[in-house]
Amino acid sequence: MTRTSSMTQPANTPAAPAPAAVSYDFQSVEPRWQKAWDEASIFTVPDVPPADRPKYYVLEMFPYPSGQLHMGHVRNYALGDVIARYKRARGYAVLHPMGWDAFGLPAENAARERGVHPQEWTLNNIAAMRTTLQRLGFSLNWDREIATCLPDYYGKQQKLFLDFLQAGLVERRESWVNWDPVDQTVLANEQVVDGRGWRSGAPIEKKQLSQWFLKITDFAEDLLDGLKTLDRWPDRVRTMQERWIGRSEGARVRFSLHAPPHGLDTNLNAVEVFTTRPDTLFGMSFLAIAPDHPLAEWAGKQNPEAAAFIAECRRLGTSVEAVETAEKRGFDTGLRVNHPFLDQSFPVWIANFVLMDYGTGALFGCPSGDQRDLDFAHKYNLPVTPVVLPPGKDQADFAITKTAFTGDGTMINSGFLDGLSTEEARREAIARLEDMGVGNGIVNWRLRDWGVSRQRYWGCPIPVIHCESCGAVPVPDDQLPVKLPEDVTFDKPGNPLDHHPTWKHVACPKCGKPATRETDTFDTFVDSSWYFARFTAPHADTPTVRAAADGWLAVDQYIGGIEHAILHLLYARFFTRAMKKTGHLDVSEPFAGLFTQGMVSHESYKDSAGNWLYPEEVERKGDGAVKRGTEEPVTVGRVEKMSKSKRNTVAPVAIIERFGADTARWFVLSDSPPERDMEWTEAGVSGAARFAQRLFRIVRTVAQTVPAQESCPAEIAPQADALRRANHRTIAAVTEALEGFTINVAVARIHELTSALAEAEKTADLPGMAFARREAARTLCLLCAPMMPHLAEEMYAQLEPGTSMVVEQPWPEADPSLLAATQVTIAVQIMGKLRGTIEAAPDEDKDAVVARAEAEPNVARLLEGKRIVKRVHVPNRIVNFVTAG
RNA sequence: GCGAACUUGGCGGAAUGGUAGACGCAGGAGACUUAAAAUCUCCAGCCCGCAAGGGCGUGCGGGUUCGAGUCCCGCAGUUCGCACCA
Repeated sequence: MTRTSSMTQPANTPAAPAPAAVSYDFQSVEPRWQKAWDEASIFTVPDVPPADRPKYYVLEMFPYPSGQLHMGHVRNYALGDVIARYKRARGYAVLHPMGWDAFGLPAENAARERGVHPQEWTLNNIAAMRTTLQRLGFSLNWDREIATCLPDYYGKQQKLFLDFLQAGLVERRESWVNWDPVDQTVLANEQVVDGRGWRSGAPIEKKQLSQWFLKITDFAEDLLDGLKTLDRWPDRVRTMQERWIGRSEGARVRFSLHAPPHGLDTNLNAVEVFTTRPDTLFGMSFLAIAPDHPLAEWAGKQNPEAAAFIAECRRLGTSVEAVETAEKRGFDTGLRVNHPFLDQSFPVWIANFVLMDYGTGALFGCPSGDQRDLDFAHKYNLPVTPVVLPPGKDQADFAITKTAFTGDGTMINSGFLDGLSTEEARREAIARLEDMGVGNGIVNWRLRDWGVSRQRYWGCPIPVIHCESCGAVPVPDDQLPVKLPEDVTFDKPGNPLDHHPTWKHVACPKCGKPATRETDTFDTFVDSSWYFARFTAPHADTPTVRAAADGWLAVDQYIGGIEHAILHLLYARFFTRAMKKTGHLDVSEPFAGLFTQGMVSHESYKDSAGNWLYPEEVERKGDGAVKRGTEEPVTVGRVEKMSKSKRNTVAPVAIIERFGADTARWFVLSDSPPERDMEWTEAGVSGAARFAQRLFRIVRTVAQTVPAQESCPAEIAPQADALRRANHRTIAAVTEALEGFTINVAVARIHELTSALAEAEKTADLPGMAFARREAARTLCLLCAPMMPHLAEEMYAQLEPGTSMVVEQPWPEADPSLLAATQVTIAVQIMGKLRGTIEAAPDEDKDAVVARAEAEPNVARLLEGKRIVKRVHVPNRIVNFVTAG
């Protein structure tokens, strides 16, 4: 109770100063303008973009309806809204839709923990979050709202899947899942904690299931090449995707088993290895295979110790991270393989760091040329043969001890490769392998096909029927959508679709015999891989309408968290290609521009018992903090990403009620550059609230006391001229800042013009001042509108009564004649150190400027007795004297 | 472990290779007020100095340049991702 009292009484707060008549009353103003925009259908656009204006599609990543909007959302959508409103003012037809990524695990968790049906839980959450978004006054086209958990959406997704299936982009194959043997259920990687199920605590196992895969690897090359065209994406995201796709050139090498044991399947008589370093084959000291490799499985059947080792590896689960972070370990199978070039055999080890999903699930170990192999060799006393001599080293005293040499050099100890460069050796080794018929040069991709099957209820049903005679049969179009049954229970572990008494039992569409529905549902990443396209015609009977999709796409500006840099963005890029191939749209890339915003963080607090406290339970006292009410001391922890578990969250609803939507928006946009993390602070919000009030007062003073002017008088005072110049410089600076996404700089420039306008109140009677002040006040209304739209409308209505709304005004244009500086300050340096400044006319002649710089008293004093060897002059900026001695 | 990025006053940050610290927050001094809040004015990187001025300074160590927060190399710390969280 202590924590809500201060949050819900605006009268107690600095944001609501006593005399209501003189302050900006956001409580009544904000809903009023929201209604006005809504009634005028300002943010509505047609499915096919209008021909009279250029189109602009702004999209923020749609939220998961967790229940409450959080500050991260506010920041994300405020950022998008700035762009949407700015582009609208620049004359674009702006598509700015909103929807819900509504399938997913949390709804099922809520069902199991609290007995709420996932649908009820989700729809309630959506309703609550929608209300909050609407109170924030975002310029969203709500007619286009979609929720992925409604059949209207996921039914179209089923159609897409069937089209992909028809086009050969879908495959069914075996793959591994995390299996909780106690709960008898499949676990997500995040539900596996230290190798144990999060609920049962039982050690998990890997289990193989037959699953659906989308063949994203068919587009590996195109997805890689396409990155080059994405010049409005952050470089780091492109780099990350490039690495993720992971094109590498190397060789496939067949190692035949030395003395294959009796009874071994002939398929297993040789092990295929992928390597990017065929040049180092002579440095081989072992062959390592993945624990899931067929030969390892065979070894497990022969030898209980091998089986035990494999079982242990499987307890690491399916996450690559867990596998790679685990201590590197191996098991010698006793099998040996022949070296292709040497008359020698090498041991075959099962190693826990070899991934079945990459390459061929086997590698040859060259300890001298790979650090991981070297560590492994040291651990198991395997030989280390140096094969690459680093440039400038002498073979006689070169040895590999603790560090492998991974660079290029000259080949040694390598038979026919000796003396060649690394690059030559690579080519020669491949040529020799090809001649011998035991290998060949290939391009390998790190990217794997996308497994989309999930053994869960709250997702889009996969529209396939399994028939004993006909196999996997697609659900016919006229039976779509395959709807989720609502009458399910969560009292048993596992997938409720599987337990449902009737749902899965259907007749085979082909032969009519009894068959069963696929009970797996899609990965929720599928839902979010095409929603941007659905937004262009959200109510259509087909997944897309070509004129709408082709007209609006690509998304001109996509905005969301950096955490989606790889998976979501790559899947959406893949879907775009697959949808193009199946005729659903005709663009190559979904997102022409991408911006990744940072997180919202906050101090964290703990009481003396070590319990986390919410910010509103804590009161700052000097350097420390105490618990509100009890005065009990509180430990102030580090600033961290807002999270429920640390309780360092601030609820947007509480902030809107206390300070208003504009203040919340202004604050999340003010200080930090949008791509970086920002810290939410009490002081910061109240500062933003103070600014909103101040701006309102200053503009209202102009509206009430300065008579409207037709045009600028011919003769104006220097102060008025200065204000006009500040005004136009601000227009130019804010425009540039918004174009470049440096919204915090735009905010700073608006602060400056506000101060300049306030300052001008003192010289109100000077000639031209009335015009200049009205001009600046109007500019401020227009420039702050993308960030604080309600305040902007309210100020504008006072300043220009009877005219249309700010939201209908064009963006202001800076007058170039008022942008040029009348005088410049030039820094004067000696040997790069600042020693004074001089004033100069813009573009003043070099000789005159340098002469005056040299004569500047402090500069002259320091130059005395020194010989000037060079005079550097950068026009309008700097003079630098380089002295000798 | 692998991949990617980030690091500037007390704090958030600004800065086409050209006067580091714009703008804001917190702080100090003052004005207004019976008082407080609100508002307004001024100060403010650190060190030395009455001042003029000087020294140091953009995570750490090197390099390129007349000149480096900015470019290059190495290191440290922090953050994000790692394919079934969204």
